[in-house]
Amino acid sequence: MSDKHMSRSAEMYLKAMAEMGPRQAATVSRLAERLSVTQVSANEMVRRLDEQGLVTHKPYKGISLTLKGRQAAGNVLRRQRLWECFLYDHLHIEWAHVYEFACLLEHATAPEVTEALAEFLGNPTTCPRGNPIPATDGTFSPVDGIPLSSAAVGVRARLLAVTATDTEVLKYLQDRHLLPGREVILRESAPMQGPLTLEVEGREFALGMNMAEMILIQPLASH
Amino acid sequence: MSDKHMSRSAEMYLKAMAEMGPRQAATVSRLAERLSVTQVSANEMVRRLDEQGLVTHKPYKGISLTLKGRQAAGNVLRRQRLWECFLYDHLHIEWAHVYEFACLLEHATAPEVTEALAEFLGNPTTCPRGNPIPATDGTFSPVDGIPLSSAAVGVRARLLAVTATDTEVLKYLQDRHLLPGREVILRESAPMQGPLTLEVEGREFALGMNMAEMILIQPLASH
DNA sequence: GATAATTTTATGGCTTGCCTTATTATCATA
DNA sequence: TATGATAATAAGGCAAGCCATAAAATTATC
Repeated sequence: MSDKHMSRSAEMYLKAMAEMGPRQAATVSRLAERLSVTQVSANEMVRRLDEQGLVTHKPYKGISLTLKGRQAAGNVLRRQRLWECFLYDHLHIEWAHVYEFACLLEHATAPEVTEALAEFLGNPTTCPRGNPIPATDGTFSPVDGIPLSSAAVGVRARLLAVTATDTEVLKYLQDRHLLPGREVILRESAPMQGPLTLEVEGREFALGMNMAEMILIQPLASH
Repeated sequence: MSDKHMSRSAEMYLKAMAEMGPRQAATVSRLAERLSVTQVSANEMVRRLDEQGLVTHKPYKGISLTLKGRQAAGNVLRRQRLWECFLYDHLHIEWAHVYEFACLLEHATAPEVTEALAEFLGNPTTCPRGNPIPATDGTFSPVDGIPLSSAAVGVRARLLAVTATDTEVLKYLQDRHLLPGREVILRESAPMQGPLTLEVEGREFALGMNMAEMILIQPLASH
């Protein structure tokens, strides 16, 4: 109705908000950190998005997507994740790099291309990181899992999705086979937000809490 | 050696120069027209590209790509045309729209993705418009054909390539089945740069000289 | 309730890439 | 060689997005 194009930057801000999900409230500082810009820059952009009716910023309270903003963000996520599927399944790009390359492509994708791509891929419902691919109208339901960081010691679980987006982080997870579909056992949780000790495919290793928050699991019934 | 990234704009300028080919000398005004910017803007960008050692601008003489510029342009063309192949062959995007959509994607394509895409496509050598796909190092040999505009009346020829890039023009050609591989007969050429009369697949129609210059053919031996 | 920490704004500045208007330089041609 | 067309440049401006620095507003904490 109003804006034909949205700038790359604006799309990135919207996407970041959608990716953070309703779990953690969006704030200017959080956005700034995630997008690697200063708080001032983030604030400026949030103001612009607010003026465009894409987000609502209540100073000192938080930022939330409007319906219009949610749809726009869903569309970006759709493009992003469809490209992730293509890059991973058909071009055999390394798992850890898929997000970053898809991120470049997402802003350069015409609607016709998005839909033709979805068709080509067989209308997948999740990306290689396990996250849902929004429908054409931008809607999607969040992954039905809990963060690994909030799981109980001893639990055996299926890894559902990785919400991390940083290539270095993804590489770290990839190296430890912490990929969607794998089975994970939480062996130990150190006190004071300390690292978790995990077992994946017979190997044990430690994982920091921050990363554990970016991993969604579904606990499995103990044998 | 010098520049990691090249801006979208800079890539467009380089590509435009490469696409115009050695046939028509590149000038600021021609670039400006092709890119739909003012001559002043084109001049500014040419100056910047010159400073970066990508082109050589001899005022009042013309602009030419340096070795570095030719490689960069070849790389852009490679990405562009590989995407054209993908969009046409796999996503079944309408021929006339392929260029425009590929043009968006080309600037957002990491080298790893380019090469994986080439592999996926089976390392094609021409794009759907019939133009050569440069090698990894950016080199390519121009199409071995003559412009339809310079063909003799009565000639029967194979359409080799379309160098037009404007979607409207491409749509016009598509509607008349003036596509690579088709057989064309030049029935008549009106005087004073007037329109050509062509026959394609049994249908006759007129084609302006400007468009005829953007079509490369290979004359066939008369029966 | 005072103080510290966090958030938000206000200023001013930078770069890219575009614009308009106006002037100067060169070329081509009568 | 003068002249009109074409090409190049100069000058000043604009918008998007980023930056740093600094002041104000709010929240949280003691």
